[in-house]
Amino acid sequence: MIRVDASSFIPIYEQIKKEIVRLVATGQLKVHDPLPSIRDLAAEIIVNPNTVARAYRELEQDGLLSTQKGRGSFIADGAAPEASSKLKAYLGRIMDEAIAEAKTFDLGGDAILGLFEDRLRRSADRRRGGRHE
Amino acid sequence: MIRVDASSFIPIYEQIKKEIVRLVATGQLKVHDPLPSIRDLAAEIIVNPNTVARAYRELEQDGLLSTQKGRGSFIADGAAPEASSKLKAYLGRIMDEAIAEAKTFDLGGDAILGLFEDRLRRSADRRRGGRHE
Amino acid sequence: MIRVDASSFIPIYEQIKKEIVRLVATGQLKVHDPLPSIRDLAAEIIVNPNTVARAYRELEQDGLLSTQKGRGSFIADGAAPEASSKLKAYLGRIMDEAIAEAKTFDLGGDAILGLFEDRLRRSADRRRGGRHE
Amino acid sequence: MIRVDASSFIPIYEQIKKEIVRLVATGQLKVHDPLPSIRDLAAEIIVNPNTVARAYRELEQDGLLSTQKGRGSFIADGAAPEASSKLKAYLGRIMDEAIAEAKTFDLGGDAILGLFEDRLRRSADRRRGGRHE
DNA sequence: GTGGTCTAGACCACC
DNA sequence: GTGGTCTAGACCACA
Repeated sequence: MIRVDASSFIPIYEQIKKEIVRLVATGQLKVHDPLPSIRDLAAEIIVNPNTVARAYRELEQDGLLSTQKGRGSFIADGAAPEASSKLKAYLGRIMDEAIAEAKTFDLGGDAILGLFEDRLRRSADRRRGGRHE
Repeated sequence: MIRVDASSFIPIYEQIKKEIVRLVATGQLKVHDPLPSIRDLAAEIIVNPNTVARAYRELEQDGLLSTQKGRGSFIADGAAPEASSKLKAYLGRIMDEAIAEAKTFDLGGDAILGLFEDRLRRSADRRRGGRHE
Repeated sequence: MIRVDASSFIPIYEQIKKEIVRLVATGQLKVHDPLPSIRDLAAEIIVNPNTVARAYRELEQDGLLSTQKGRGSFIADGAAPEASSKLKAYLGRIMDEAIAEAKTFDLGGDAILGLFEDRLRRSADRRRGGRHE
Repeated sequence: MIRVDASSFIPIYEQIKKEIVRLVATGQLKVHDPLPSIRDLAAEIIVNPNTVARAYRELEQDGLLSTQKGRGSFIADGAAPEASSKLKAYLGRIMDEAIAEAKTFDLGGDAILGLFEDRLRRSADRRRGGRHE
């Protein structure tokens, strides 16, 4: 459920944080649900436990999860709306980024929208097993 | 013309590279045009000359510019199509990212497109001095 | 195993690259073998770590080694044939240089070959503790 | 008559020096012959006059040429044997370099000689307009 | 401990 | 003035 891209410039602990926020926001993790243990998650995504630990620690500081010694980590009370707003903000931000980037191309609004529609259609095609570009 | 964000996770030298690719792709820099000297650009964007030098060096390895010792760096022959395709690939990538992110919300294609249109309109509004969100 | 000459016109990072290519081509470094850490090699050959880092980075761009943050650098898959051909090209180039130089003496092919054989014999003699020229 | 390789790591003024030594050693330039003026040579090999000036200056320090203000530079008395021995030493050095390089390949003497013969034959073929490898 | 980025500043070759 | 190399040393992400 959690995916991470080692070649990205974004630190892995940041990617892990975002993934967990996403799972909470989309209801795949609910309040009081246990998170995978640091060691398990580290093994699953082939990453050092320290890296997972840092992600968990920072999420706890954000109030999104609570860690109980010896028992593990759990989604905190009230995490869902918090995560939801975070994720929405994140989505808005990267859409704005795509838009800003497109504008530096000297593309007009229609052209940008057309390009986006095109990528959207392609991604739907890929899902249905359509050919890659 | 070249802007970098020191707080970004993306290394500054990568940002510089991308900016130059953008300027070439959009025709603001043409074949044989001189680039700002390493020292000048470094001073302008308040960055160490070595950082700019690294960006220039890697762009030269990519064949986008050619540098002559003691004279400066210049946009290489055939840089424009190369830059154009690089920038298109880059733009496609971040649009795909936005789309992938949007899909985690279980939104249909139309809803995603609507959201994007919304952001696009907002960004146009902001430009015209409309209210910030 | 890696030697560099600080007084040479060839940049140190290029010398390091060539040495590693040589070690791979001669089988002294095999696929997936770890390279010395940047700091260790820098200390060994008495050079700044940044200089070694540059050599490693460029070799990685050439696909000859792969580095994993926090773990170190390793000989990449398929590095051996690549290194071999690189080294052969390099050797051919310096032999051609020697030949071109010899030809400026208006020597015939046989004379040039004789001269080369002579130096070759001398170098073997030196190895066996023979007199220096 | 003088050729220079801008992409070489060897400084251009060193290459110019070597070329002149070669011309003297091979008798293409004789004692008291005038050298091309700094500006002419610079224009011919497309190089900055300062670079040529430095080569001439260092050759003068070596006693190979003498410069007379307003008249130009001339091959100095006794330059020929000096140049000859320099060039021979140089040839020996690069042959030794080729040999040393070949030995790091773990090649035996016969193999090295074979390789050299091969390159020699190729170079003769090229001269006669034979096909390139 | 590892590598990666960045800074500050030196010296050199070349224009 | 230009770019190129190298050093010294800082801070960060990651194992």
